This record gives sequence, C-alpha cells and structure tokens, in this order.
Amino acid sequence: MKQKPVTIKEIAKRLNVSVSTISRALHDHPSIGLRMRQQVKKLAEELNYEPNQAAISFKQGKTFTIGVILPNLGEEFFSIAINGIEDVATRNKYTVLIGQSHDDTEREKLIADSMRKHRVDGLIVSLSKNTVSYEHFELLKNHGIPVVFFDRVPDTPDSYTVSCNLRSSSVKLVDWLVNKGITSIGFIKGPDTMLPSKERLDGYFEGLKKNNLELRPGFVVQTDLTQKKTQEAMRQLLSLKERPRAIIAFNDYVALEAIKYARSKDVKINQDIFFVSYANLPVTSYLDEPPIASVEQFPYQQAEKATEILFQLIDMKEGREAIQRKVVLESKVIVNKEV
Amino acid sequence: MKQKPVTIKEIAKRLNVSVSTISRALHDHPSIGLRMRQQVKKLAEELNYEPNQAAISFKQGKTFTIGVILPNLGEEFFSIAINGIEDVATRNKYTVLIGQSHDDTEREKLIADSMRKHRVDGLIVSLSKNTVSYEHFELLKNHGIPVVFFDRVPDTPDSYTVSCNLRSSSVKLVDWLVNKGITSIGFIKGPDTMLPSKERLDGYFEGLKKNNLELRPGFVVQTDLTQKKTQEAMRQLLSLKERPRAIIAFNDYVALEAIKYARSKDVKINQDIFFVSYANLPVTSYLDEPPIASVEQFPYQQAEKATEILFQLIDMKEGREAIQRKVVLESKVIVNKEV
DNA sequence: TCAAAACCTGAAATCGTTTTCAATAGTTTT
DNA sequence: AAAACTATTGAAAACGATTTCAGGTTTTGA
Repeated sequence: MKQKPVTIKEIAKRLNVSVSTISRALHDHPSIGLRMRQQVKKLAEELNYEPNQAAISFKQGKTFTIGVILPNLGEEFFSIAINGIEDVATRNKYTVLIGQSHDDTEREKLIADSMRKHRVDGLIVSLSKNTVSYEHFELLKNHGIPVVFFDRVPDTPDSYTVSCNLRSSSVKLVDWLVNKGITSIGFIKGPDTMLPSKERLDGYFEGLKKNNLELRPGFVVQTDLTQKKTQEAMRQLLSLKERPRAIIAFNDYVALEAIKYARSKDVKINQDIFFVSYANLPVTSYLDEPPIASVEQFPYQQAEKATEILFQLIDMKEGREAIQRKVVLESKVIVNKEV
Repeated sequence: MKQKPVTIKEIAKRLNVSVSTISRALHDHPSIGLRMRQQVKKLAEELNYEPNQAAISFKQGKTFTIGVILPNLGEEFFSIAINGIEDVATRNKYTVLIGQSHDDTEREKLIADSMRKHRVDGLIVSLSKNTVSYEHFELLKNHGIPVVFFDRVPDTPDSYTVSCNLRSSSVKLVDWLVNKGITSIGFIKGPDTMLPSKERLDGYFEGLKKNNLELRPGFVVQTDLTQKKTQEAMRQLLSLKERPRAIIAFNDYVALEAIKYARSKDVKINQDIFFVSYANLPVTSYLDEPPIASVEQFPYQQAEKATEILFQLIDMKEGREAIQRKVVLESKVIVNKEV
C-alpha cells in the first residue's frame, strides 16, 4: 500500500547498467543504443516509474511552475483569464500557482514574496486596484524572475504588459450612444490608482469632444468598486437636476450595482436611463435589463498572450530585446440589446 | 542584477563553520550555542538568505503543496471555496495547486495524474458532475496521498468527505413553501451521477410526504446543468396543463437559466411562479426577481473543514482511525424575498 | 584532580536526477 | 595493420539542505 516510488536507481540496478544510461535512455539521448533504450523504457513502464519532480527542480534550478496573482477569482473576468493561463502553461508542461490579492496591496506583496520563495520561473499579474508602487515586483525581476502584467497593468514603461485598448473602446461607446441619439452621458469612473481607469476616462473625454458634446458638471462620478461607493456614485448622478440619459459604468459589476440602486429608486432601466459598461461578462445575460452594450475585453486572449510572452522571457535568457514590451489588444463594443 | 541565490554553503564559508552548523542554527537546534546562532541569523538576514524550497522538498520527500481539483472556478460557489482552502493552507505554510476539471471526467483524471506526478502531499476534490468511478483517486491513495472530498462527494463509504445536509434542507424548502401556502411544487433535478443530486430529490420526496402532498406527474424534470437542458426542463414544466406554483431548482445557476427561460415565455416571476434553489450565490442579488429562497451551503466552511481534515491526514501517518470520515454540515434556508 | 557529563561543532551521507568527462569496444580509413 | 573514428556506456560530480554519528572542548561533580 505505502509503496515507495520507483527511482532511476532501481531501474539501473535491475538492468545492471548505470543510472546515467537510464537517464539518457529515458530522454532519448542519441548516444544510447536502440536495444538498450527500448529495454529501459519497457522496464520503466512496467515499474510505473515516474520522475521525481522535486529532484529535477532541484537539479535544474527550475520549478516548472509559474505564479499568477490576480485580484479575485470570484470575478468572472479573472476566472476566464485563468483558463487562458492554464492552457498555455499546460502546453508548456508547466503548472500554475494561483494567488488572490483580494485587491489588497499588502496581500499582493505577501503572495509575491511567497511566489519568490517558491522560486516560480515566472509571474503573471493583474494588479490590485489599490496598488500604486511596484517594488515587490521589481524584487522578483532582480531575482531573475520575469513578470508579465495583464489587464490591470502598471504605468511603468519598462514592464511587460498586455492590455486592451480601453481608450479607443470608450470613444466607440460614446460614438455608439450618440448614434442612438443619446447625447447626455454620465460616467462612473474607477479608482485613480488604476491605469485602465484613467484610460477609460480619457476615452470618454475624447468621445465627447469628437462628437462636439461638452462635459456637463457632475456627470463624472467615482467609485472604488465597492458596492457602497458605487451606490453613492449612482446617488449623485440621480440627484442631478438634469439626469444623464445614459451611464457608462466602470465595469459590469459596477453597472449591476448601479442598476440595482437605480431600480430601488424606481428608475426605469433602459427607459429612463441606459447603462453601458465594460467586460461583457456572461453573468449579465441573466438580467432582464442588462447593460445595453458592453466592451468585450477578451480576458482569455489577454491572459493567453501574457503567458506566451512570459514563456518567451523564461526561455530566452538573453535576446530579450526582441520581445515587445507593450501589447495592446483591440477591444470591441458588444451590443446586448438593441434600443 | 541576475544575482544567484544565497545558499547555506555561502554563509558557512563566510563564517568559517560547517554547513551543518548553519542549518542547525537557522532551525534553532538546541545544540547550537547562543552566540553562533545569533551570528548566523544576522548574516543570513544580511545576505537575504532564503532556503531553496526545491532542495528541501527533495530532501524531505514532501512538496508542502496540496492540490485542489474542482469543476469550475467561474462558479462563485467554488471560487469562495478556494478561499477557505487557501486560508487553511497558508496557515499551515502550504501552497495550493489548483486544477479545473470543467466537469469533464477525462480532464479530472489528467489533473489528478499531474498532481500525483507533482507529488502533492494531499488532495482536495469536488467531483465533476460526470464522474462515476473513482479509480483515479484510489491511485493517489495507493501512493500514500490522502484525498478529501467536499460538496460534490462520492458515495464510497471509505472516502473522507465534507458535505452539506441537502436532504434535510430540501425538506425545509418544501416546508417553507407549504407554510407560504404553496403546495404545487415542481423540481428540477440534476444529473443522476451526482450524489448531492439524489439527496436533494430524496429530501423533496420526504418533504412532500411530510406535508401530505402527492407527487404529481411531470413535476420532476431533469437537467445536466447545461443551459440547453435546463431550458428544455423548464419547457417541460411550463407545458404542463397544471403548472407548478413553485419550482425548486438544482442550484442558483439552474434557477437563473430557468427564470430567464420562463421570462422569455412571459411568465411573471414571483407572481405566476416562484423559484427557490440551492447555493445562495451573491450574484443572485443583482436580479430584480431572484429566487425567493435559497439553501446556503457554506462553501467556505465546507472547504475549510475539508482542508483541515486533509492536514490531519497528512500529519498523522498513523492513527488515522481517529479521524471522522464523513462530516456533514447543516445547511440553512435563506429567504431572499418575503412573499 | 580526574572522570563523567554537558555542550558545541564538523564530516559525511543522503535524497534523485542530470551531465561532463572518460573509457571501452567495435568499425572504418589509410 | 596501425591509426582514426564511432557508438555506446560508466564513473563521478553537482545541485542545497538535513541529519546521523562522532569528535572535541568545557564544565561539573566527587
């Protein structure tokens, strides 16, 4: 029952050859004869030999593990992203270590530290909404551990990032609304610490300008992504003498919360006020009055691309110059419901 | 920049003592003098020494890693459960390897295999909905790797499981509905392969009997948890000459899908038909007409308990008899909306 | 004062695998 | 037939930390 694992030594002993031969045979090293190779493989099979990963990691100084730090698996956006990471990792015969920062910078640091101690070969990160400094990741890089960010990326020019073009998609959102005849557009922005938050806002401004609309006072409100602050933001918008006809929300969760609040104030969703947002999460399909449009940010593709870059960084210890530091995917406005 | 990690050897060399002394000093071994101990620790600190986990794993034959296999992180139930597992693991200085079966038994096998190869010290599993045989986990056990299941547990008597008492909560659901004056109750059951599915159904039957209601023909329909089958199930219920006044859905996702379908057929939710379900997921709060009641299954607590048991199994290589094999938590009916 | 106990430290083996450097045997070239 | 290859294998070191066994020094007890 408690059989101890078969080692290469055991096989060597049985075949009366050296361990080096076994190792080479199992790796299809060209200098091993066909007969011997087959013999070894056959016996290894019979004995259910499985290489001791710990020993290999130790010897090679690599763990064949990549770390992933993201805010919250409960958000569909990230759980989809994980799939992209896993798929690429599996393809490369790597395993994935996942940590959730829960949007807490301290926790993020702890996890980064733990990942470093576990000597992951590389790290994929989507930043906590509160993170403003990146030393804990610099530390990793100094230890020779490459780091690639996706979606919630830092603004440092030398870091590797994959993100969506939210500026252009924000412009597109405004365009789309204006095209529907809606010109009174409010905006719920996210935390100022987040780069993607700024991008959205800039796009909103650009969209207004492009359509010759002026920014009305009180039409931009802010949430820190908590339910409470989102409600407060929504309260502010609803208290305006002249309410916006449409509201661009930071993401679908914010939109959901805002919709919920508005509904509680007897606002007729998609009649009095339209909502549009970002992320296009599957969960919104269950609402009877979902945001009428949402910007698809392709979490799977972002994560996939980030992981591919990470593996390039892991593999090529030099010649990194060839790798693009900033990858920007085009996002897409998805219309959920025609008005 | 590409500084190679400090080893115990390096410290030994600098202090002109042996590596054994360093190792002992760092572990507070009693046989090391106070002066030496402090000296070593000071230098280790200065050099930012960090033990090579791979080397330790290798030497000790333990990876200090537990594996987790669950159907789908995208389901809030499981992403909450993960938190419980992570917390307990962190407390025990373990890391967590996560794999998603995506409800595919083949994938589940592959992951279990990969976990075994990575020599995880233990495994937490919530079964894929399609899994009917458990050899792939038996294999792990034969290799001395303990396995603990939670929520979606197998029916084998000798496995360690943590689950919720769904039978009793189903009875409670029926009681609650009857108490509201609703006696015409339909039931959307899950796949027959799942033990928890059977439990729910049994509870439903028991609840009917207890309240002297008889099972009406066509009132029990089945879904395999896909959207399509859920819609089909709902279609069947709605096509009955006498429709049920309330429907007990397998879980919140099924309920959401069923509600969506019903809505599309112009059924007035919470007027014509009431929905109740299982899981009590946060996401349902965004619906304007959510299931009026849901059975809270305490994913965090289930996962936490399962992980605690796993660590008991890992630590006590013998004396396992003391550990309870079947832990059943009481579930609770949560009322979302008074009728 | 001398033996015994207490205290502190070092040498070396060990874990499983990979890899470098040789070494042998057999084969081809000249 | 000697020289030069080629093909195949082995021996041993290395990776970093832990641990057993033993050795040396100091302190304690009588």
